[in-house]
Amino acid sequence: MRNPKLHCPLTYAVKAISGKWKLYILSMLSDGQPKRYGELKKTGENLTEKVLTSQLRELEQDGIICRKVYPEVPPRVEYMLTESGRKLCAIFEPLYEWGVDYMKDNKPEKLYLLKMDRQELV
Amino acid sequence: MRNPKLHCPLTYAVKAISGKWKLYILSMLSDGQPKRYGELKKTGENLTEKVLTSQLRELEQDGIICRKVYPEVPPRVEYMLTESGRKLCAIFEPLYEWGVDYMKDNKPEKLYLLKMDRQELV
DNA sequence: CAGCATCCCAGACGATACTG
DNA sequence: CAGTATCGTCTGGGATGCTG
Repeated sequence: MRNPKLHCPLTYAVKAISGKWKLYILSMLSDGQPKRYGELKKTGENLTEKVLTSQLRELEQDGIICRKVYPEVPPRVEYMLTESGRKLCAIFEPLYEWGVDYMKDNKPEKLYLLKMDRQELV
Repeated sequence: MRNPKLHCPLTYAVKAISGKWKLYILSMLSDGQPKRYGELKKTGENLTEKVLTSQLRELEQDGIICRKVYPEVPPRVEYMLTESGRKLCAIFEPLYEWGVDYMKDNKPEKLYLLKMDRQELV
């Protein structure tokens, strides 16, 4: 390894956000308002409960979001960004900008990726 | 979607660097010196030819690296970052910093991830 | 409402052998 | 040297149904 900047923490960071629905979840939570499980599920088209739960658990274990259970009936569970999660979301801006350029340069053949937009980030 | 910052280009960007050996390759190329196929293979422990080739092809199609073939015998092929690739690597710094904090907060149970370090980023 | 339990599959990744 | 070609494996994600 020549460039220490690219050492393990970067791999960790990328893995932490690499789940198929994680950016969707982070986008939902990025307004700072806690969201209920049902809300996340409702607006996530084609997102199944098993997958939503697994993505939430992973984000929680990675300290990016936190889960708050209200002892009520019917049950209520809310998810929100942690401090670490807020920092992470702030970092996304330059990466987003890079993505804009990246898409600009892409040929029409690659637009098959667009199906992901509808699915993940309506 | 509430936060447009998290729209599709970010998903694209994350997908572009999500291959298992892509950060390794980018780290190797980030010193600006072109690298030969054999060099990339040699220092990448457990990295097979098929996988190395596939990762290189994907990075190339995404405009992050470029491939230069020298018409010689024996054959010589060099890979180097494109302008877009250099921009991308520059963006990694804050993400790397976030990863450092992220690792600091992690409990020992999670150190199983360390096997990835040896494997990917020696 | 917020989930867990099962079963299943495509695609990423790896091992091995071969080649212009 | 810089790859292809095959085959096998493993797991992230999906479909469906059930529950405290």
